[in-house]
Amino acid sequence: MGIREQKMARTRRLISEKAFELFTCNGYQQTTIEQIAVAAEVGPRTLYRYFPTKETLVVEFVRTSLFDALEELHAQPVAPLPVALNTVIGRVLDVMATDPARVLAVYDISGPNGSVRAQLGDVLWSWRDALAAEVAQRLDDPSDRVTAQLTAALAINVIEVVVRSWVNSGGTADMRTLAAETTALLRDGKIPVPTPDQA
Amino acid sequence: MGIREQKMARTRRLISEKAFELFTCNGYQQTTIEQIAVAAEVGPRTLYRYFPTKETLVVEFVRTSLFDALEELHAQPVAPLPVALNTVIGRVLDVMATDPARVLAVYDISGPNGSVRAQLGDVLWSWRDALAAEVAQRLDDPSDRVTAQLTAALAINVIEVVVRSWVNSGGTADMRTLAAETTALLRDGKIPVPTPDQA
DNA sequence: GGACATCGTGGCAGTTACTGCCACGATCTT
DNA sequence: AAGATCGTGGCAGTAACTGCCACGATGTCC
Repeated sequence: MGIREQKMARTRRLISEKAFELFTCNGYQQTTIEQIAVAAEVGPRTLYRYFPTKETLVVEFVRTSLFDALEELHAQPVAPLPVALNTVIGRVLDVMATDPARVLAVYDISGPNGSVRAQLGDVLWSWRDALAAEVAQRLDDPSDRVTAQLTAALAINVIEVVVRSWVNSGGTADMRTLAAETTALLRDGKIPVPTPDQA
Repeated sequence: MGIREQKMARTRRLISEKAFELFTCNGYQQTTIEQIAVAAEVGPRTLYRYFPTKETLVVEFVRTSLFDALEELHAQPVAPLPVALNTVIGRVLDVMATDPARVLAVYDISGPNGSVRAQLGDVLWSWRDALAAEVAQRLDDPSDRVTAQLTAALAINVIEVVVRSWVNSGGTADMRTLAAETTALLRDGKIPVPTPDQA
């Protein structure tokens, strides 16, 4: 990696950190792009090249966590689908557990703010699509998009519920344990499924 | 309903219709709030009182479809949970089938545009929370939030997959049939579930 | 039916996120 | 060492959104 890329990586991290500082300290709405630029000692124009929107500053950590874990699944040789799904979920949670404070911060910020919460949802949406594509390849019928979509959706539901429970616990619970409990519910058919009314 | 409320309802619908006309005709990004205001013969300031953000103009149809259907569930007397879920899903799809062109338009617009797609996701998110609250009341253990969340998530997944398939079919398929097929997959355990790797 | 209270309307000025354009200077290549 | 490449950032501009305020239409009370 050349000097150029190193500097850019450093600048990127610096911007991200300063942004989180200001967000958690003064609030998301109250913090302006220019303030972040000043704090990171770059021009606003430069900041926009690293993070195209203000929401990106908050959401990017989650995005990379998800897609990094997915890439590992892609590289991995063939494995039974249910096990592979369990592995991906574990990877995602592990990466997030790397920086628990940031996870909590993301939730604090995105909770009251509509556009950030929405962007967070969009990250999950696009990740679900990517996961569904990965799932389809390992299905008996790779053209069965409905099954692939539902499978991916299920996996992301588990992640969402686990992270949510974890956040509600204030970050004290163990994500792996929560995940195990949650998937067990699904496997044991403890979750009600829509059923037509026919006697 | 007084004259005032009637006028407001009319203005609201007029703004919404003109907005969709311009969006589908000239594109979302290319259409400005002021253009919509001129087309609807109101001041921009007034338009903002009806629709606080530009995205709202696109998303509001989906939001009302979802929450109207949920309200009916709330009013309904006790029914077996699986049947109730099936009913809600049917209601939502019925309401959407009321105006198929608009559903297709919403997808066309939100597809390429990040912020609109995100807002759409946020609507689903908030609806899932509301549905989860409704589900919890009908659970043996109303404090079991994990089960409630997963159940609601499952229902919304079905809706998403069905609408998506329907859109992909160009609006020719029958939503009810698609829904029946999808829920059948879930009931029959045809969807792979994350499973730990233990011999 | 008329006077007063209520409330939607919309114009104006201002903030802020974001973009295209362009010149400068630092890094990389040969 | 000289030239090509590329990140940086200033400047001007657009458009989404907001607070404030006055006007006029609707609702209410006598």
